[in-house]
Amino acid sequence: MLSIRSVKSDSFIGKCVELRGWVYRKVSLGGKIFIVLRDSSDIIQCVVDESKVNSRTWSNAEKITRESSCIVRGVVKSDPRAPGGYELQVSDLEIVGLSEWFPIRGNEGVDYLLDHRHLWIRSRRLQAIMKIKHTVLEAGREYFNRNGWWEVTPPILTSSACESGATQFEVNYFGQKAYLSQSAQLYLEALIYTLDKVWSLTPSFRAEKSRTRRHLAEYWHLEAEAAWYGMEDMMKVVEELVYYMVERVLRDRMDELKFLKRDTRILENAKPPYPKITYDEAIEILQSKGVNIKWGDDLGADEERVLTEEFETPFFITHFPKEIKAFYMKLDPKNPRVVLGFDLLAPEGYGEIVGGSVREDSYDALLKRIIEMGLNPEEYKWYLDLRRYGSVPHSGFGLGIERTVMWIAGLDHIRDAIPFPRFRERIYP
RNA sequence: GCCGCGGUAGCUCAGCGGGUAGAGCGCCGGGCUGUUAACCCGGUGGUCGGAGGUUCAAAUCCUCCCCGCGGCGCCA
Repeated sequence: MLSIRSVKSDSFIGKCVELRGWVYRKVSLGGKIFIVLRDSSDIIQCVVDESKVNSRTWSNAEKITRESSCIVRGVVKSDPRAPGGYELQVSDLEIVGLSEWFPIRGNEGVDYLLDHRHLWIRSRRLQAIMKIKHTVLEAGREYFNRNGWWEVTPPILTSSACESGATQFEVNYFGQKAYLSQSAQLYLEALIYTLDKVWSLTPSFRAEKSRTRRHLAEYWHLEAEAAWYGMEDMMKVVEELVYYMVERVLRDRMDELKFLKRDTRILENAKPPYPKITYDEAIEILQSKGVNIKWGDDLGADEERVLTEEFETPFFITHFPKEIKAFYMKLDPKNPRVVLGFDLLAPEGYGEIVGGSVREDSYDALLKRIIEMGLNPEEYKWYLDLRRYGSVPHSGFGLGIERTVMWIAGLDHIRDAIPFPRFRERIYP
């Protein structure tokens, strides 16, 4: 079976081909009907001329509606009047699935489109974004697999609150309370004791009714954890991984980036090494810009935006005050007020796409931190065990796939980085 | 959870100093041999988010509720 993209080439001019797809647009005028056919690869205009086809094909062309599926045969022609320069002179048109009136015509609002998401994903825009996401995922897998990391499959159903703060979705697990995972990290930490360097790609869930354009209740989380890795080692992995994704999208998805009108120069310039600033330096920059912030405050969305204006590539912020970060992050031996943690922020106001840290590997220090943060040590028994049986220095990070896609594709809302977004109360379709 | 904005035809919206509901697109019928969001003629279209209240009279004013959008917080 030929794809539309493959026949839009000079080598196909004059050849008779069969194409299968869906009606993207239809215009009829007198003795000619123009049908723009769509498949996963591209679109092509098909011209049905009443004087050149049999009556069955003509009546099918009259009858066919937008989004109907069909099989069309004809000769490929080059014609400057056709969008894209090529068109199909139809000799035969067969309707496979006649579409009812398609509810999306082109000027609908956000809410309506989200209610019709199962149909809206056919749009060329979402198609292009999904292809970019495919390439981001492919690049992520390839990066790890080529560099000696093992892919593992941590559980999604978990028994306890793993991280402090964020809310979890509760599920009924055979009468026991269970939760949907919001991070595979703790399980990945267990797995490094057998596989050294591990990574996983899983859905993560956050039961927060976030009202922002960069939060989802269900998102894809690319996480990695490695024994013996310190802060610098892991930051190097992060910047290599992110650039590997960017590079691969630039190589394989240029058409889609252009369709989305993405400024690709920003991506081309996003080469590592990425700048690193400490939290202290971030505070100084913000204060010099007149932002009202003091040491110890968390960096909010507004602060992140100001900082991202300072950089043209992704950049790291490191060494945050321990009070604003998770209990498992290792305190900096040189300054125990801060943790050996890092965030990677995308430029152009996109903000955090990666969060990572060196993990606390001392049993006593970890227990102390758990108690300090007001958590129940009972719930972290197995996690603490990891520090009792051959503890090892180690680090890890988590990358938000949709946030990364959002930045690479230049989207203004994270909901378009996932085909069926789950955010706020939306669960349909 | 907090702040702001919105909900009127299938869709996008106007109407909101109260007086029997409007446009464009769509849809239906007709026309057109090169359309690119086609165009031209005719037709079709409503529980004005819900409940209560004020009034002779409410889409319009008041109260409560529901839903959505944007921003903050939470974070990937």
